[in-house]
Amino acid sequence: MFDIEKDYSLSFLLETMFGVDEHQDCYNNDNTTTSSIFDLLMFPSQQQHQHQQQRFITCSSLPESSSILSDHLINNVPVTPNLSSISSSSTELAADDYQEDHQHKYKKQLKPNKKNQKGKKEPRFAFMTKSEVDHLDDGFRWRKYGQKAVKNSPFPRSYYRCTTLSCGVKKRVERSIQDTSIVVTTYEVQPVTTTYGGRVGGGDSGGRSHYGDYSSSLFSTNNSLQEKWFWNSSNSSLAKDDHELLQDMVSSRMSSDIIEE
DNA sequence: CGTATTTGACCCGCGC
DNA sequence: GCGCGGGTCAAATACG
Repeated sequence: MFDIEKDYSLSFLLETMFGVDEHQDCYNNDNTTTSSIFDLLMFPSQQQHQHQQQRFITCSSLPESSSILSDHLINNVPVTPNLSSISSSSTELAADDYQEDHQHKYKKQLKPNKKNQKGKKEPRFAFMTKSEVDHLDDGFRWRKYGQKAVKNSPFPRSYYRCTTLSCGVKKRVERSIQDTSIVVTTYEVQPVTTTYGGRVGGGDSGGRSHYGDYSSSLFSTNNSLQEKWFWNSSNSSLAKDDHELLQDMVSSRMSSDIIEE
């Protein structure tokens, strides 16, 4: 059986995100014979801890060769049938916020050498969390850098970038269409030689120039990680390990960056 | 006043 | 080639 707390913790996510063990499939690392990744999406419903955010599905690290599956999984977010609180009431919300006619016409010249965003598929991880707030506190600091309307969805998708120095992690946050009480958070990891690595420190950041200021505080504090993400967890050691692991990984990424340039 | 968010413009890949 | 959709940029704005 799945042990969601143990096997699909943030530490595991990050482990796979950062490529610690690339051969490990997330959904059978406990030697269960999982026939399909979609089995993941059928976690047994567990007792809800208060009415906290309930994370009930995690999705795995997928190698680049499997990114199509990842995309499929992300875009066709199934809902576990055991959830009693599923409501199909689709409220029509501010999709028309994006249809304002008054246009400020100011020209802006973008960098000609933008990185290709679709040519290269980074590992992605989708989390589904039952939550009323869109942007979940996962213990790290993120800067929102964009928001887009999602086709066939009344809910926008928000784009966040990790503000840690040399942390090449981005995430997208959107609300599930099937169940509007579920937030889908998709993490995306840049390679170590990330194109963002050099600029997070403030080089190419427009009017903002102090990204580096937050970098050190991110991992030093014990935050609400276990409360927010491990909804059924009552011990804190897991979250602590997660932080240590992440710290190691980020620092190893940083040192790699230094070595490479 | 410094920092975070908003939001329209822009870029790019892809399908037709 | 063109339009669409997704992702990103960055000036303007909000916020503490």
